[in-house]
Amino acid sequence: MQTPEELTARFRATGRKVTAQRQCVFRVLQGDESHPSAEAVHAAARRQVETISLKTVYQTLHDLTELGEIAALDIGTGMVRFDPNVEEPHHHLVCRVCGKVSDLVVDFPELSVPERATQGFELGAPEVVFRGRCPECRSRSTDPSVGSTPGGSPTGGERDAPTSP
Amino acid sequence: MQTPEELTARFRATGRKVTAQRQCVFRVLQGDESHPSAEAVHAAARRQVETISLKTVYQTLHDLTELGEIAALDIGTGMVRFDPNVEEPHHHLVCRVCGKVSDLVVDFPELSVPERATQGFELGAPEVVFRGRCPECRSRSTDPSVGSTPGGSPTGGERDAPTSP
DNA sequence: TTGTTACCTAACAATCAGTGGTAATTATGG
DNA sequence: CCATAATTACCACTGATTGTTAGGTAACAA
Repeated sequence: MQTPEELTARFRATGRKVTAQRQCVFRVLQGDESHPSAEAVHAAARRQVETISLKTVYQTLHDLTELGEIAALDIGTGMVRFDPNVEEPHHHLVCRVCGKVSDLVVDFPELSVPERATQGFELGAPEVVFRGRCPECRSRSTDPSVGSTPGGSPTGGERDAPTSP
Repeated sequence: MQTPEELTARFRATGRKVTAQRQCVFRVLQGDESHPSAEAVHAAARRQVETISLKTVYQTLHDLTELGEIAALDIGTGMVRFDPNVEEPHHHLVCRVCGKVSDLVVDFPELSVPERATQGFELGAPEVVFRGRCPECRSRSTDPSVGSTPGGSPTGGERDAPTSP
């Protein structure tokens, strides 16, 4: 997405009013690589504008998505995640344990579908998701002080994964 | 997944009882390539066993997923879709308009992440999703002014929930 | 500066997919 | 046979997201 200043201009240019709350959301998203959910954006925004409502955050995220300034990702973490990086084509790594999403900036040029395999679909760009375990969750489950059950279940005990509820 | 008969044996072997309702779900899923939601499975099952409850369908789908006989897909259509095809590795085409999911049996052998790009993630198999418009929705939208704008503006605006009624 | 109008907040209801509980009944399989 | 799992109807609940209302504020064009 563009800078808060550019977004301000773009909002005005598209007939939207620019408010302190919206600019606050702009700033929260700027450079955020955590792929925050709406709730997470709300929490961060509240640190700047304490009274901003969840509704306004949803509204602004919706506007930004409509303008193509951010992308709304629905990749099985149970809620929509927002990605301010729409300039650079990329894919995603998703942690099965904690739901963390990381950008994967590798390009896969070989990802094209032979015409006869498309089944008549009109196709957009491919979205590649690698699911796995992030470094934090890897070390957490390998931590000897955590494994209280010797030879415990291979599922790593209680896996209350943030998969679709 | 295996045949209803094999699933019957497998359920017994794993301490599960085999009921008419469960076998009904087995039959519904057998050869189903529509990636049905739980509700859709329920609707189809009802045609065979009118009193089968949604709860039982969820329970059976959960069991089958646990056994690895079917796969639970969460690919942004608003609900979990179930895929009985777990034998053949494949990817998916998703219609942005109606939510239809089709198997894409193309293999992408070169789809691996360079070690330095994994960011410490422990990665599983890649999941590739191509979003677009299925043949039905392409012909249905008889918008004459729809000029092809390939690679055009990234106004990813069509981010509407394809949720059924 | 002023007036129109979009925007914001609070509070609450609703939706939708899915889970959980209960109690009563059914039926599987050792 | 019979213990026990499974099923059913019913209803409440979560969690993400949207909608509604009403009153107040603030943006921005004239």
